[in-house]
Amino acid sequence: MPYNHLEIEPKWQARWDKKQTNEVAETKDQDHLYHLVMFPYPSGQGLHVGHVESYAALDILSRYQRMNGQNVLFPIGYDAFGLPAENYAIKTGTHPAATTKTAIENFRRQMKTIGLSFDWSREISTADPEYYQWTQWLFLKLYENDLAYRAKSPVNWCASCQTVLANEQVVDGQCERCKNEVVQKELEQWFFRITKYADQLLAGLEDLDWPHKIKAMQRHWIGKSEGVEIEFPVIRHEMSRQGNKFNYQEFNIPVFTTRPDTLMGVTYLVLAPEHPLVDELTTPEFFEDVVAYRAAARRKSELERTGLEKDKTGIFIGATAKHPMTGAEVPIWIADYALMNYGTGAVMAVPAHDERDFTFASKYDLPIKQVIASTEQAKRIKGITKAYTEPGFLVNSGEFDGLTTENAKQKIADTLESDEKGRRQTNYRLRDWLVSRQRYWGAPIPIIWCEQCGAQPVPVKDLPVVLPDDVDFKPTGESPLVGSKDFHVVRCPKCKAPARRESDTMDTFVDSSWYYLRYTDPHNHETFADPKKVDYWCPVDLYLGGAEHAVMHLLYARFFAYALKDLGLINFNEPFLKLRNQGLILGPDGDKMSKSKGNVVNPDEIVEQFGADTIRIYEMFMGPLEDAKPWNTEGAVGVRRFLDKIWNAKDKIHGADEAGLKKLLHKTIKKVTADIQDLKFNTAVSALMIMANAMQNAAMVSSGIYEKYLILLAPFAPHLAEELWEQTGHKESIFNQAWPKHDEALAKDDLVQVAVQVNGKVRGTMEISPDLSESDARARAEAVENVAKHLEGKKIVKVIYIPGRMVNLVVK
RNA sequence: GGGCGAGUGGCGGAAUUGGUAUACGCGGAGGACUUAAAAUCCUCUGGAAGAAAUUCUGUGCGGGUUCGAGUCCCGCCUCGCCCACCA
Repeated sequence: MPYNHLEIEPKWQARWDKKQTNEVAETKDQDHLYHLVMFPYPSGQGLHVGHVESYAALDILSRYQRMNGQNVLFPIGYDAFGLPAENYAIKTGTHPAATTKTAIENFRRQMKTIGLSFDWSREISTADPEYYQWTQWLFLKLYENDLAYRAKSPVNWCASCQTVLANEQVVDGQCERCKNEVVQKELEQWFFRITKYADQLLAGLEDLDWPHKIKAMQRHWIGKSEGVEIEFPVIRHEMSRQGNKFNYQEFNIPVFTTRPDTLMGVTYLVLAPEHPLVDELTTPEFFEDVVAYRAAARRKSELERTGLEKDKTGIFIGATAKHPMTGAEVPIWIADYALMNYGTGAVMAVPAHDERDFTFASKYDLPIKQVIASTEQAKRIKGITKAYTEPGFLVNSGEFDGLTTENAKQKIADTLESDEKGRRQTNYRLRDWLVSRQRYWGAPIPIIWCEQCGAQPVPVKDLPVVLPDDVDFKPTGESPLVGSKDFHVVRCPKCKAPARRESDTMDTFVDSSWYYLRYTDPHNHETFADPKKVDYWCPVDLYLGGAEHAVMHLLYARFFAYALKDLGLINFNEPFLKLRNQGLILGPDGDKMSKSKGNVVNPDEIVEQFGADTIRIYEMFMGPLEDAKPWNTEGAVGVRRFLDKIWNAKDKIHGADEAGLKKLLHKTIKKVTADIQDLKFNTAVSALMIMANAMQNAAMVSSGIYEKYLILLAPFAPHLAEELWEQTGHKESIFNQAWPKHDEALAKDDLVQVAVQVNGKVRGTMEISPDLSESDARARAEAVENVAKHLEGKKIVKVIYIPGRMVNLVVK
């Protein structure tokens, strides 16, 4: 008989809710753990089966740890600010606060039907003024300490939507909403000085128990490169843009290179089109062409600049620099393969040893000079057909000839430094974090603009700066907050003159950079979280979420922790000691689930049809937590059969102990315990199924064994376990039970089937004690009928015996 | 182009980290129960040969190390994800 999940699951959910079973406090004399799942964006689509996977996994671990006496903080909340709600408002006029509220209620309902043991008293929403008050407060802390600043920068601009876009809203060079091409625009924006921590963020990765892949991505994103900044003097410099005014003032163009060893191979320089020296350097005969080229570069879409077509274009600007060592004339070009926001915005081109320079030089017929050869003796290769970028030995480099690339890097850097023509320099790809958005549905940046005093922080007592309601969501190129009347009735905090509020809001990644801190003390009105509570729980012991946050959220949150530690607000640098990524759950067709493909599985339907315990266990049983796995509803049917077996086995409870079952129980305890700790939930479920099959096949099951089994099952199937626990006569929740310990002697088999091999090929098996001596094992092995056949006329020259596993007889 | 990861039955996957390959589940075949079906239960289920015992073969492909390789080493192929003009 199947059990009725529609009856028992709501029953237990209501009881857990009523008793607030999972609320935790900072108890002394108890070990504690902080388990964190990446909080969801409460979309109108509701909970995804992918959410269920990571929440169920950490729920199982949390329930297990509580049964082991741990005090476990396992909170949930909502990353509630963001674009989809705002876009929906633009389309329908429904206020984002309303859609978000509905979505959160739906998420909460869904998560409760899954039986997740979150501490619901700590639920937070980043869109709640109670929360974003402290986002704003933290912004001001960064601002006070020069970690938040305002500067002009090129940003993504969608002309159709009239707004800047975050990088993540630019998909294949197009605006994700209207599909118009995105262009670069120079705008003044707010930044966080994450680059200050580039080195520390890089070094800190070393000790983290994170997936290698994520660490590699962060290293690459930070992109540390050590090299030399070299000055190239400009020797031909004739007139300014204004026309006839001659100006012979000498100056240098600094370039950054990681390959100073190739310095003697420089045949031209490239400046980024936006480089400020271009105006000064361009000669009159090239002036018009340069203006045209720069305008074209500026108009270039993101797609053209970074797309797969890496066609290199550029133009000579009429000027020439002097090689810092040889004094040779080096023509100066502009080309948009040089990027203004990396290094100095200028490149020394060495076409013989850099692929980009080679492509460019080939196209524009610029000289290619080889200065690195693969061996010391190698002569100059005639007619180079591609750049040689491997290490080697220097040639055509005067006094540096014969040096290895490694030695030459040092030697040439030394020479440049002693001649004051250059200096060693470290550069990073990492840019400061642009945090301002001309958007409505985010935390307002707590700054007041005064004509006299400039940017003034909003006094702490005036926080939160609440989002106004009287706005028009239609994009105009400015934040919708600009249109609010109430919002701007404000005086300068310093001089009290009428002033204007900053109308930009913060990137939602700011909200999520510190939410784990708020969970430790979510209702605090005095500060973002009581330092004692933060100290008790933090850092997070295990963080589970999708790999798509590898370089955005996870890097930002680390930056926040480093910065807050420096400001004395917290006592640790690294927020997440151990990180794991759950794999994607694909549609039944093996493709990524999407509405347009129609392959989305709704957890509500599975819960309705098979029950919460089934969806929890099925998602764990599908495969390894970190792998991508296709959904198959038939598989959920199998899990439900397994649960029904356990339900039906309660009718077999009798006093007598069954020796075989007892042994299996201890094996199961051992296996399930080890697997939960390793997050190998798929094999833990498999072990539970094996035991369930054995109970089904047994004539009777003792209550002792059945009840121990229920305890093992409880983290996976909390509703069914509670129900059966109650039905077997218990008043207290099964979750008050201690996790069982296995008896090593009992978990071990008295007799095991071992393979007998002859020359490595299995020729038979035998049942022996795993403790049998080698000589006895050998004797038994030789006696196995089929083995004896293979030994006939042969001599045993060697015996390999792995107790409990196999015997291998090596014969000649 | 670069980085990371993965290739095991019809399918999802397991394999104590070098020791009986395919656990567990799905699907399939046959049987029991039933007037019948569903549900449930039992048996079988990598391929080839054989009545059977058994033998050969088999973890993407080709080599190697080893008594023994899905696992380690070398060389390929295919797929997936992420990043991508960073000097």
